[in-house]
Amino acid sequence: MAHKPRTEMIAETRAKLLAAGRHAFGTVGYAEASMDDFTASAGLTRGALYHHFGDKKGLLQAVIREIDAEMFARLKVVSGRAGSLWQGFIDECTAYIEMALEPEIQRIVLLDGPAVLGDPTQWPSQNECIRSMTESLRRLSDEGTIVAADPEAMARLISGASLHAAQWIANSDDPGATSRKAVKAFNLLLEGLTKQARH
Amino acid sequence: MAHKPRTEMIAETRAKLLAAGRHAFGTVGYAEASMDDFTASAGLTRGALYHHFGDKKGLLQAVIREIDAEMFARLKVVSGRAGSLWQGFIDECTAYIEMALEPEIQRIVLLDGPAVLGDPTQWPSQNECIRSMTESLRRLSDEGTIVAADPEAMARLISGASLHAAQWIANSDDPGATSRKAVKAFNLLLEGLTKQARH
DNA sequence: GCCACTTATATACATGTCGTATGTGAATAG
DNA sequence: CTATTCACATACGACATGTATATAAGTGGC
Repeated sequence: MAHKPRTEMIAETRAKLLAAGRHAFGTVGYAEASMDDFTASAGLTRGALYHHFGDKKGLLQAVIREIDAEMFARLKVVSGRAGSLWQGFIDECTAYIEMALEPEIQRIVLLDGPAVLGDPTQWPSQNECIRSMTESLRRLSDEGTIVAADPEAMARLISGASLHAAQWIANSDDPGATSRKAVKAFNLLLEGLTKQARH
Repeated sequence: MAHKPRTEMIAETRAKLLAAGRHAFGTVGYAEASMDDFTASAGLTRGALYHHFGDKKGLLQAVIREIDAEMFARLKVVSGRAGSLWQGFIDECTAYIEMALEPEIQRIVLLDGPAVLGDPTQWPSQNECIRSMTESLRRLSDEGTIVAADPEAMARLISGASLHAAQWIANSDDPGATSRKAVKAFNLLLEGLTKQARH
């Protein structure tokens, strides 16, 4: 039996397109990525792409969904292995910054995604990450560790700060030093939310 | 003398192109804005555009510079008329959020700008706003109102939080309610930085 | 006041991209 | 075994960008 089952071949094609698109988007950016070029690099043509994803935006959407799922999984691992809720939250935020430093994530999810697909706060996937953060904040507030506030609002502010910090770090001349400064300031900002630090 | 001086005509052409580009970018977005279309709407052709701005990116850059200058001026007005440094800072942050709610600013400066021109923290103009915020924070730290931290780092975190909040508000179902929640959480976050709130 | 020269703007063209409409061959169902 | 579906490729049209070239008007020197 030389041939794999049909469905498997199809899934493979889809995966190859996804991978090729992801690579192209991540390196040259969405606008500069030629569909002819990167489908060819996967041994296919645009025909397959249009069949599976509808159009270029559709592929971007699928790529982002994939990356986002990975990010979410990584965040869950990080927050899950911490001793306390608070520590888990801090770790999660730090992990968030670190991920935003990765060029592929930065280019696809943080730069091109919003420009092509619109406001990320509306993406179902991005909302996974936010929801995870929101949940953490809600529990921290419940257990009395931090001051009470709308957890979702606070989660969005914090994630915004993280993302911005990451971009700043990634593009600075001395990422190491910048990273230390950013993390320190970030901790100070979060500390301000703990009841322990407040009178 | 039916003809204005030459330099004036040229400046007028430049201004017309800038305005046409700004309008097109602000409404349909950078990628969808056809140079043929919006130069024609200004009674010109792409020839003039290429002469004055080099290419499409060049025009975007010029448009952003213009908008950024306006934003900076508005921020200075706001922070200048406040009673205290701290109040001025709060007002400035609020104004920042409000500006980020404007569709033109959001589309051009927050979405397309970063995607086309790269990380905004590297733009000379954007750095104007950040520098203004940094300066405020440094003085607040000096006068003992807030805890000591690297002012630039803190400014970037806060501006990141503001921008994110603005996007969240602008795209929410009920901007009014969302705005209230966001501002409340934002104030709480900033309050955490004051020495007064801390023990 | 004329002439050479610069320059602001328009036009023409070459290249490349996207999306669609259509073709084709293989797998599957009946 | 045949007919149909479906995954994918090919062909084509519309359009966008950038460049190379044309033109017309203004400017400065003599």
